[in-house]
Amino acid sequence: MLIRIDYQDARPIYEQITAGFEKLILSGVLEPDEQLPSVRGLAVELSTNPNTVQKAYAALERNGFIYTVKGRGNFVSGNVSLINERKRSMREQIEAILKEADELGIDRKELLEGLGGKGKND
Amino acid sequence: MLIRIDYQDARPIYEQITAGFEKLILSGVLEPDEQLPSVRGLAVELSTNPNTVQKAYAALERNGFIYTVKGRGNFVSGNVSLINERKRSMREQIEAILKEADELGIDRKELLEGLGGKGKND
DNA sequence: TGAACTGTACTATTTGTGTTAGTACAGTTA
DNA sequence: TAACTGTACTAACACAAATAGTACAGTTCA
Repeated sequence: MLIRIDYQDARPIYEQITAGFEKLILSGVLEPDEQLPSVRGLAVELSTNPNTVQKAYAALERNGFIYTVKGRGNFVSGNVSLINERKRSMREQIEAILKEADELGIDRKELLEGLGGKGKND
Repeated sequence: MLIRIDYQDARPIYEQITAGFEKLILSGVLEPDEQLPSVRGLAVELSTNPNTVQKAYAALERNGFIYTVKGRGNFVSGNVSLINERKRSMREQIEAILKEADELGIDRKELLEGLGGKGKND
């Protein structure tokens, strides 16, 4: 069970599937050219519909996480820039929060206190 | 025009209204006991429906941002703890992003580089 | 008192998204 | 050929967001 659906999660199923595979691919659990479960197979496994899985896979391909070979299956792409794009996206998210903090008169330093590292300084 | 609706924004209208007033209240633009636009008045102003505004106001009251007096209107509450709750919520959001970074093997320090303050250190 | 405001509470309808279901077609593998 | 793979449709259902309309209750003020 590589992927697990959480029905408490507000996100739609197809989005949980894409997010799940994105994490598995970016963290290296799934290696380049490794095959993903088939659309129909994963649908059975997750007790969901092939169309829902298909929608998730289409998004993964659109964003460069996987490539598709018709008749063979879906495979992890060896796209190295993905991790950098994710890093940039995370910085954007944090920057948006800090911008809101600015507008509310909350000090950035105070907000980030103790979030820096794990046992180094701070 | 205190509030502006962005139809590019994926968030529903009622949520944009609550978010807008929350920011105005937390930043002090709207002061305690100051009156908000009437449900019907704001609906006309935003070219939306009174029910939609009502839904937004109900949420604001539920979360302690405003109080309602039937027949008179809605007013900003003088709840001082709201800003601290917001601060806590922001830290949670950032912490969630950093936790994901950990799982992807991205260094927290590197991610937070240069986001600290405005012209002090970092 | 009565008119004109305020909020509140419904019901009905429309629209869009997510999901399910079913069918059909095309390419690959053994 | 049989059994896999992905892809492309259409139809139907559920749900949330939003709109529309009506009705009722409390406040303000002339």
